[in-house]
Amino acid sequence: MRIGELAERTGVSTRSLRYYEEHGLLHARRTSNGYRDYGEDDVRLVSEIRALLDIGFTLEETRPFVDCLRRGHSTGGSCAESVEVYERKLAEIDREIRVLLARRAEVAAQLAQSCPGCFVRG
Amino acid sequence: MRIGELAERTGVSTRSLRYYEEHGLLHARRTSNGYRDYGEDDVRLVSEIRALLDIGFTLEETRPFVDCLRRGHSTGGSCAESVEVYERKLAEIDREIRVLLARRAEVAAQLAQSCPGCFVRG
DNA sequence: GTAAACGTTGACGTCGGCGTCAATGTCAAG
DNA sequence: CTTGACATTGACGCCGACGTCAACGTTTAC
Repeated sequence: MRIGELAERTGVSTRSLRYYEEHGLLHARRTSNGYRDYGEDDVRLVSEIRALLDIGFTLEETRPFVDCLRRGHSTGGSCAESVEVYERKLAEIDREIRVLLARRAEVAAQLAQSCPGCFVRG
Repeated sequence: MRIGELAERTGVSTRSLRYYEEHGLLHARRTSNGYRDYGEDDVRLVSEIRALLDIGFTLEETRPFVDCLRRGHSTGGSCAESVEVYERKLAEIDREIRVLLARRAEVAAQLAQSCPGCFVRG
């Protein structure tokens, strides 16, 4: 299929698809006229990428998952490298949550000080 | 005092000080040679800006606090607009925390699925 | 007098995942 | 033949708080 169809079927813009390819995550055959030619498997690949990006992964971090799928695994996450990324991401999210909680406490404290009448839940 | 001293006393780079001025948060008198000339009050202003930025406020969001201080209030947060910003920020942080918690759960779930043997606290 | 350490404005680089042109080629339908 | 929907590559714009030159003027210390 061509890029337009892949875009429609995955809900991803053609711009994004070219971007993924530019960064080596997607490889497309070319038809005689130079158009990109995708297979059914690519729908899966792109969906995996999108799902991970939506959860907060960077494009680079999706690479192990894509590679994993390409090696024939049923899930992008079933390879050692992917699991490693999962764990790193968990730790990273935890750090961010801690930072946000600390900020929240800080803001709440300052608010309470500036405006004693303002109630803050939490 | 000149910009170097203000920078040293506040721990803020001269670049940042000029940036704050460029965005109307800091106003400096000029000496005859064109150098910026700051007063003692500016140390307070800059400290307030830094403190807020460090908590995650944007530069724009610090404006009400600076204005408040400049109006003579003892604290940047003791004006109605500042309190409003505090509350908006709290709500925003709460949203971000919820997003992160959801992501965390999502990642943990996928990890558990991909790697049944991997324990995830939380 | 001269070097070092300060100051000035102006402007580009950073980071990421694209959106959005621009200029141009390809192909099916009428 | 032409229109219009598709494709191509290339490149700038975005957002924010600066870092980091560049090219130059000022002041201080020796």
